[in-house]
Amino acid sequence: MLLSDQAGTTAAAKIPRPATLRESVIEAIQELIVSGQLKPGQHLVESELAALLGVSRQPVREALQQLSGEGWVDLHPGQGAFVHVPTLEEADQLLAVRTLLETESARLAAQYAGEEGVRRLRTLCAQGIAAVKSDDVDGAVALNSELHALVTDLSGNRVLAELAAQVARRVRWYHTPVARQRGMASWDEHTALIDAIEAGDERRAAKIMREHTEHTRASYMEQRGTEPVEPAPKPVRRRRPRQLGGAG
Amino acid sequence: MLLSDQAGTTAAAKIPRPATLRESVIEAIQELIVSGQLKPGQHLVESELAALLGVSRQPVREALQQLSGEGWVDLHPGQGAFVHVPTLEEADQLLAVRTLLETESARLAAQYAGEEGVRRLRTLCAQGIAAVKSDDVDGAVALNSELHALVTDLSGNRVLAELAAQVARRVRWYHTPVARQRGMASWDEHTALIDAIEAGDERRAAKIMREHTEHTRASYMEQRGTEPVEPAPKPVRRRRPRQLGGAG
DNA sequence: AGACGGTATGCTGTAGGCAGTCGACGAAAA
DNA sequence: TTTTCGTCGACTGCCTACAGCATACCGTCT
Repeated sequence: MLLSDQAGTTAAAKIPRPATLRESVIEAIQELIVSGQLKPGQHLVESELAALLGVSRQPVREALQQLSGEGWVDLHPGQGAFVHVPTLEEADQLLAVRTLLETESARLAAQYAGEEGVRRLRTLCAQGIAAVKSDDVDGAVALNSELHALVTDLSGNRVLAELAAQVARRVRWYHTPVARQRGMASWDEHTALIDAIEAGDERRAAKIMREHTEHTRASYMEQRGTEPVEPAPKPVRRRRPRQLGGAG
Repeated sequence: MLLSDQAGTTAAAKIPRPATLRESVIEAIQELIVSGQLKPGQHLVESELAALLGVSRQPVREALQQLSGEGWVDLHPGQGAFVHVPTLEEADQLLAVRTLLETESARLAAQYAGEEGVRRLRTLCAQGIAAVKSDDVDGAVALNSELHALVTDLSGNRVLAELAAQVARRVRWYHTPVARQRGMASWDEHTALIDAIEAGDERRAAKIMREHTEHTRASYMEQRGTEPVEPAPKPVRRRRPRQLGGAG
């Protein structure tokens, strides 16, 4: 299938130009990947993406390289860019790293988060619970990410927060398609976490966060473990041999 | 049997590299930064770098963006690239993150490193000690990085290893100019670390690694703390009506 | 003399184009 | 029929060129 054909099915939203084109293209491609319009292993042809987004190849190239640095796509020299294929093993390792980073963040947040920080945490948590109660899955997932991001921010360590954010984005991509459950239990744990942070109990905060992320990890592995193993997604370049005309 | 099958069974060591120009430029600029030829806060003009390296602006642009993603340079939209200015606070946070990542790596390495891994660790350690004894500071620093990288590799968690490597590169940049001391003590700790890994004692390995990286951190903070604070290096674009390069 | 606006400069961001390279397909030979 | 070589096509990587813009300099006004 051609990218332009995919564009026909969905909204071929041209990118607005608030900032540099590169930034916009990065977000657009991330969105295409997360939403599943670009499937793992798929060959990303620069010219097609450029045409799809209504820009030239250069911003697309630069975006792909930045995305490569963050693990979204794999760049094979001379061959091009391919959407990264999340292995089960890699997902497990990534979730382990997330556990590590966020546990430390929680510990630091318990030390350094002030009243204002706790207040913001409570607000997000309340919104998340409301989202779950109204079956707003996407909203709950987004709020979950926001809350975790806020915890890392409150750690006071910006390097740590940045790294955790980077990892969290990938986690979210891997996790979203299988995160359709584990609704309220997760937010109970969030509440307990905030209590610990408010109390300044770093050990408890770290413990709760560790168990919380491990629950997520277990949930993920359980769900993914039952899936059939994908066939070898060997990256091949030429996705479009002939057939310029018909889609079908 | 196909060659590709053979390649699959053995180590799939690709040919060194098709050596894209971008990769070369990245390494060249990193080297220029580490060596101090490009100073923190300096405005990196694409065309000048291109001329200096004998390439066009495009590979330079792409290199700068990748370097931006790794924290080497800051990219101000519409203004250009500036060599990142390492703050004391940021260095501290970065070293804290390194402690976190490498401690976990050591713990995992104690679990999963086999005899072969321990042997390679011992080899590196011996070389490092030899380098220190012969006052080969650069060699010792390089071997130190290699040893830490090997520990993260032996953790078995590639995501963790990759992240740690990324952090370690920046640490090395920050740390190199002030790492002219702390020679043999560091390698004694390395030896103890390897002993713990060989014994499979994850708690001890983690403890040693934590203390080891904290020693490094303390050493760094002590040395940097005495330095005068640099004046505000406000990024300005047009720094140079003439030529790049200062070696004149 | 100091402040403000106009102009000039050079840099960035983007587009378009060309050569090199890799993979695939087809033909020829065993 | 299977294997191997030659050719073709497409895509990537790189270079060059142009437009937009932010900054710096300078003249003028207050």
